[in-house]
Amino acid sequence: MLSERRLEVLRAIVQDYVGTEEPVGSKALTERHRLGVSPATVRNDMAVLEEEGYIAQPHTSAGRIPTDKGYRLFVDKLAGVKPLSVAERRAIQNFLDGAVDLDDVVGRTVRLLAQLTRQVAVVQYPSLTRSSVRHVELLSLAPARIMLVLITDTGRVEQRLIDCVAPVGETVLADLRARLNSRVVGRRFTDVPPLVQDLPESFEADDRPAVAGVLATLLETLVEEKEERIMLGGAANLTRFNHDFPLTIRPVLEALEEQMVLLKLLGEATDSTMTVRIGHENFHEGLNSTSVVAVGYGSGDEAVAKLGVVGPTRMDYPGTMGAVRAVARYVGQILAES
Amino acid sequence: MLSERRLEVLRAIVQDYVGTEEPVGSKALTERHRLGVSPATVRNDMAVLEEEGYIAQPHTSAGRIPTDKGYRLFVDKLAGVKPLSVAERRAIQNFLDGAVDLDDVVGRTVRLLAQLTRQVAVVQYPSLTRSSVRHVELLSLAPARIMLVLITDTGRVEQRLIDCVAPVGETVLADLRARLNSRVVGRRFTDVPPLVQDLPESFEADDRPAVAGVLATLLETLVEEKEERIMLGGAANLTRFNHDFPLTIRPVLEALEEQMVLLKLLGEATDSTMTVRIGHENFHEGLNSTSVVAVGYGSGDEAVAKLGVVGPTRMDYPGTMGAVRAVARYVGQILAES
DNA sequence: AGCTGGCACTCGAAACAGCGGAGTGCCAGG
DNA sequence: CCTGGCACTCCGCTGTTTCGAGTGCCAGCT
Repeated sequence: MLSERRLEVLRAIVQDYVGTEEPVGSKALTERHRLGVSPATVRNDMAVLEEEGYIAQPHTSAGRIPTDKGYRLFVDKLAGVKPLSVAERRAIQNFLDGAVDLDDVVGRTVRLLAQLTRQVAVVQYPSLTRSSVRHVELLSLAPARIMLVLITDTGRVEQRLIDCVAPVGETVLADLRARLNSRVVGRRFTDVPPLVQDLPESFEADDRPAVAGVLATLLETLVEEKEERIMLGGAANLTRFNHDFPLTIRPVLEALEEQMVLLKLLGEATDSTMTVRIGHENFHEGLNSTSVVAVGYGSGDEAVAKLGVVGPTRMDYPGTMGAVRAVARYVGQILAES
Repeated sequence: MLSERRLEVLRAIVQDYVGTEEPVGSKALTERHRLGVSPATVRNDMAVLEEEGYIAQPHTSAGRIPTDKGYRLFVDKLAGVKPLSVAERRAIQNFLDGAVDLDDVVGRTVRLLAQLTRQVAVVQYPSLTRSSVRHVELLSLAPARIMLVLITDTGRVEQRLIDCVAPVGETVLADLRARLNSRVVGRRFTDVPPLVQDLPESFEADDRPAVAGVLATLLETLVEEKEERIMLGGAANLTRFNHDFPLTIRPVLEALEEQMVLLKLLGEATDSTMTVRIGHENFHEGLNSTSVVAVGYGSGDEAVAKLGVVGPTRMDYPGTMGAVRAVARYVGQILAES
């Protein structure tokens, strides 16, 4: 276990490095922080911290920079979550309150988060799989063509076209619509399949193929993984670090274009605890010098989706975590209201 | 007017510069192109071209690079549109054919275009204002809450929530739905307003406020400008030019994040002619060293939206134009089918 | 035992000089 | 009007030097 003062030194190093973006030496440290000891002492502490793998020097006779392990310790033990100012909170609320539909909510959120943290923001659309059905509508567009519209409790709307082999009567459709809704409204998506399984049986033989088609499409829509859409914003913020990033920015941009990578990035946890993944803790090469701060958000207790930011490992963790958490909370509120 | 050979020299300069990304000198030109004259002659031609403002040298005793004006001449007079190979066309069709809904079509298109041109691709969602109504649906979510669903002929679906002051009966809703559809289905958005103006009058006085509310929301949805959404892809391609782009990439990324800028970028023309805007021809600073190649696409004769790419002024214009045009055509076909 | 001042050492960054070569403009001759 | 020749320019590369921040270590002090 490291002594109190050595932890203090590590904290100071992280803070200074995040601020100046330059390796920090023993002398500068004592000048900018009231450590109460001399540079020589700090040097000894630094030697220990380096031996333990918390900091490193880019080359001999340069200052130290934190390693991933160092940031990890900093985040876990040394840093709190910096709460936002009242003004900032108010600004968030005002900004999000103007949203008109789900797309707009997500769009505003991503811009807000990017602006607040000055980093790349990532917001996942409320996932279908964890939400429930508000309404199912069936429209007859043409005699043998039906449109299925699914409305979720998070305000999301999905629609699918269904082509039937034979025309379907208006009355049959109305019947199906009524029965379907009485069974599935308010239900979790995952609970729906068994509830509708026997529906075709209660229809005339002639209509069963059409009914089965509608059900198949509905179930397909419910499980559809591809619908885990994601919105991205603030990519321009990547260039803020370009003085040492010209090589790194490329793979990051590439990674960010892959939906799959983004989804994994936000993590799998379904609760609302914040996850911070630092540097090499990210599975994906090219994101090895970036950190991800993500948290779940949702209209109720349970998270229905995640949002977060991607930035250099050298980021202001307390501030970023504070912003991410605050935004997640407000988005949750907005969703609950709508 | 420039002589035939001088134009030929300009063409050679553009081609070489696009290929090598380095200023091109007289000697290299004569070696790589069969101009039939000596370097000295080419030098004279170059001097003239420079005087006329078509090319410039970054500094004395360096080769020449084309100016915006030079590219303009090249595009207008010297370059054709390079058609894609059969294999490429087939690949496009295969890739786009798998799309399941409008989001997917646009998503695939943007990825395709980015990959094909190795540049940043921009695709505008089919605009509401130029399309027509396929169907209007009214759902009663709660006694005093109605959802309006608008389906367009381009497959786009818009939904809006309407809160009424008093409950609205099912029969009234059905009545309104039927009348509304009989009047507006198949109509251009711009033609709709006068057609529904007198609808409230045919309802009981009690129901008129609700009917008016629905109509107001519908008309609002029809003209809503903000719905001119845009999808972006291939931002990572920006870094391909970073050897001289570290400063330029920043403002470009910033510009690309602004919906408004993107919309203007694609231009206002409603027909299907291709527009190429080169360097300073772009109104927006920060895009001064980029070119935009855009073209309209649509399900019928008329363009309902635009798509294009953004790249450095030093781009392969014939190839890019070919790809953009081909993709636009196929997307139009896909939309017409669905 | 732990802290401190002193000192020699290391090594990257910046400044500087010299060189080579690609490219130019110009001119005189075909 | 084209061409070969020639003197000139200036960028980019490389090697050298200098400068300074920072380090590790040690001896002495509390």
